[in-house]
Amino acid sequence: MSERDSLVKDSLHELIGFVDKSTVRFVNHLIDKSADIEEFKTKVKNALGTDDHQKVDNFSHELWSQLRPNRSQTKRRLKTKTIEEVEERVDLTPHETNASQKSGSKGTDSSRRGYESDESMDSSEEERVRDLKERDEFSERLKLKDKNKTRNIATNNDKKSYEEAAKRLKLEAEDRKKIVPKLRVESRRLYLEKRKEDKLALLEGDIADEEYLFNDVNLTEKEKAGLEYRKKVLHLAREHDRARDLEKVQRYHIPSEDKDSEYVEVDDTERAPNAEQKKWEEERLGIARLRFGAKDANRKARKEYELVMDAEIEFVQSLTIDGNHFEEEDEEKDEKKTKRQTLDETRRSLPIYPFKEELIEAIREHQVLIIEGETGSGKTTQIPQYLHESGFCNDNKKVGCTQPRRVAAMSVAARVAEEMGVKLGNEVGYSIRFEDCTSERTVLKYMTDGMLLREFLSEPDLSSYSVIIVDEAHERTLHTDVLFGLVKDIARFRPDLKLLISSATLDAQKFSEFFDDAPVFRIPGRRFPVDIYYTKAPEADYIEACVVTILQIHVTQPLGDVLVFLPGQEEIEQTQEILQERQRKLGSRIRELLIRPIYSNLPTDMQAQVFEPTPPNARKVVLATNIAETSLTIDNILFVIDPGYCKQNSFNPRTGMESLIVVPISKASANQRAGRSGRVAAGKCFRLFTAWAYQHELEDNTIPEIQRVHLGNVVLTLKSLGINDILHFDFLDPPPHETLVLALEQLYALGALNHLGELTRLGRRMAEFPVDPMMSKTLIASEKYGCSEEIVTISAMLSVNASVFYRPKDKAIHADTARKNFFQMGGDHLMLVNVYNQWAESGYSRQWCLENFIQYRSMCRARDVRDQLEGLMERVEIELKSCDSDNIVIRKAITSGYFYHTARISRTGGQYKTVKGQQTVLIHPNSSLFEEKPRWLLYHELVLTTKEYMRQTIEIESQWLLEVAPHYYKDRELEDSTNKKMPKQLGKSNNDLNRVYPKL
DNA sequence: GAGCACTGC
Repeated sequence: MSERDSLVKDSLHELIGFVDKSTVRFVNHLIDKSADIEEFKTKVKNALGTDDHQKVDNFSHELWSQLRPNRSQTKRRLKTKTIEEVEERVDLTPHETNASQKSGSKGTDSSRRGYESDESMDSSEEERVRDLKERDEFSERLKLKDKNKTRNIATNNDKKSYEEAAKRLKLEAEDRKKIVPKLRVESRRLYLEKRKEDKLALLEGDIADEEYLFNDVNLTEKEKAGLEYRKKVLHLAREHDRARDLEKVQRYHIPSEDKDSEYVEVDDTERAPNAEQKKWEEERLGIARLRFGAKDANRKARKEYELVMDAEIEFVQSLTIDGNHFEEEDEEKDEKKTKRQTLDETRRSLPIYPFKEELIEAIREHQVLIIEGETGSGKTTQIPQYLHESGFCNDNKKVGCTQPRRVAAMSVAARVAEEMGVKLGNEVGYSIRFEDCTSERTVLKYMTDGMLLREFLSEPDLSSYSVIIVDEAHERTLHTDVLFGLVKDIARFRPDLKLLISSATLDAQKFSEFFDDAPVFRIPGRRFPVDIYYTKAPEADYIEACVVTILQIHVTQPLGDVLVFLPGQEEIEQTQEILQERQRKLGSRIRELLIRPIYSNLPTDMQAQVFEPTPPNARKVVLATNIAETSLTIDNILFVIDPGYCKQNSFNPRTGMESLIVVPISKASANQRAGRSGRVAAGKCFRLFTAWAYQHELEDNTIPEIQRVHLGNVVLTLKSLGINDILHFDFLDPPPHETLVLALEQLYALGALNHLGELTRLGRRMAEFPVDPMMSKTLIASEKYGCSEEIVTISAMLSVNASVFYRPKDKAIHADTARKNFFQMGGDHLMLVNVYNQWAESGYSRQWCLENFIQYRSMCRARDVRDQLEGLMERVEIELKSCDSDNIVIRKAITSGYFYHTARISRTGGQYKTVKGQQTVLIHPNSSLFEEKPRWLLYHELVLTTKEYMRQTIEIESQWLLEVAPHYYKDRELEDSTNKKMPKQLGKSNNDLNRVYPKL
């Protein structure tokens, strides 16, 4: 309950002695609707029928004085803000209207013209003005709600969140208790290691000297024994280091005799802790020795395994090919160094520390600063702290720092809270979807980029922030790209706002140009070197090549885990099979090889296996998708195999079709992958393509997401931020014109924009939902059809994507049967409701999921999304109501959002044609309607895989389209020979005809 | 009768 509600409640209790939810709502309503206090008083008197005038007077005054001033303040503030915005954007205004008219008239649909001419100009104008007024009133109500809400984790307004916070903070405190001694131990350990390393180096020097000096001198037995002993000690110490580096929990073990010889060939110094700097310099000076060692090992192994290795790939090292040129050009590239991961060192030891003063000075001097720093420089954790120390958080202003991923936001915030010695959620907090861990005391706020984007909706000028840091900007997520344009815009009319854009190499110059030539501040990082090997000739079959390379590494290289990047689940399973087969054939001739797949759709417990430590004397091979590129880090990887492909989603605005296809990766991505091999020690990366291909065939950077996806939601968000001229919005890399126009057209057809391209009340409400515009329209339409409960479930289930059903290859038949058991009359959306409801009935049971081949994790996520959507439904003033599974109304509600996505069976049968666009499409074989082949279909999405498929379909009646989107469909379009001609009024007048389906 | 990379709100 909000603060406002409790105030009303208390006052009411005093006045009439009882209180309930609807009375509170009613009084709230009266306050909002009354023009002045007298009106309010009269209304209260009339409504409550109480005679005690004094009491009513007190009651009214108290509420009015407490609630209304706020409101008028909000209003005033809002107004000035709007004026400011208008002034700021005044130069844009002329083409705003032009642009939207242009985009409007660009659509050649005759239906659209029909829609406009349906109403006379006057009434449509009146309608528009009224709608805009309602829209603004709605926004205002939202603002008020937000203001009163201020659900704070550190206060006990909201009991539930308070308890949660208390629990979390307690855990946090316990963690710290645990961590401090751990830190002490760690620092002692580091010291000892350093000391040991020094001693070992001394010993090594001694031995070398001795051998050199007394080479041809006859030593006594004792002297010889002494030398041998020292050699042995050195060897064992090195051995121990290596064993520990490769395997965290592994204890020292005595290498067997035959393995001994193998180790001699490896450059042991590279394994020693704290030797990376030395190693780095060494490599710079000339790595011949190292390369020779590796080659030698190769040759030796070849001899030994001649019979078992039926194929072998020849690799060439990049440095041999590209020489100095390559090295110089890419001096600061990731592949050459890797970050030192342990931040357990004190803050002072971070590479950023020496730059502190300089950095603060630069920030004071310039409004926008690009920070180019490699991962491991400490920028994410340190810069906000420096800003805090330098007084950027005075006057209740915050420093905001965005991250592309939730985990990053959480863990970095926790880390910084610890460093500053405060409780997480107080001075340092984080804000991610489903979890707001901040309070009014929060000054350093870490959040996901999408979260800051949502914050723009309630605070368009970000007035509570003094600094915004956009971290990991080089990743170019959809949200960061949109943020760029927005923060650039507000920076113009808020000179006091500082902007820091932080990026890893390469892109810095581009960012600088975008932000009006903002200066670039460079911070060095620390990384281990990584050797890059390319194939001599292109590989035709990358899966086969992967398998061969894995085995080649396994038999020729020292112990150390291998990470293989594959495009998808299918390739991973295939590789795993082949590898297991080969392994069986080789039997005991090779060491143990543990194969561990990982991809996001893999159940959590199986994912966890990837992180289990490798047993001694074995090697772990991780077969991963792109998930291992940025999202998760696997320790102790020394070798990376990179076939150079990934699966990429791209959206074709002309066909409205998404495709997920295997494409070559970019150079940036290849370097990122290579960097994963050198996180704990110097690593090696084997690229299954040629150096020539790397130089000439790979793009420098991956195409940014914003140019590859459907932008419906982005455009709606921008519109509701008052940016009308979408087509000229300042994008760092503008998305294709067609994508924007398509998004605008769809929003217009959905009723989110009026014919002038202005946001309507409906559009404003739609923008509140973090879903596709078509889905948010469906959510709002569900009110009319009285099935909001079900639609919220459908929306949540669809948002977790296709990852609801788990289908392991070996139990495919069982999984399919389980899935078929959920089928529902009407189509896939109804099946999803069925799945969710059954799960809910099982008490959200994990066991139930296991039995039914459902992914527990996805269901939990759906539940989270569902809870959030429920909250938002209340926010946009829609009551939650169930239709008791009347599947007609559910499908009608979906149709009113997805009337764009319809298809009709074609004469040949089996195939479908989209109603608009006449594209040939097929029902996805996983759909419950695959065998049924109804005449009219609505699909959730169109995907191009091997064929053009409609995924998630429901059966609809063609006349529903006229009912829900009369402006979009003409009668004629909905008739054809397969569909017997219907009387025009049928859809509306004879609803009972639709009820031929049994209820669920 | 196919086969869904990865985030995020």
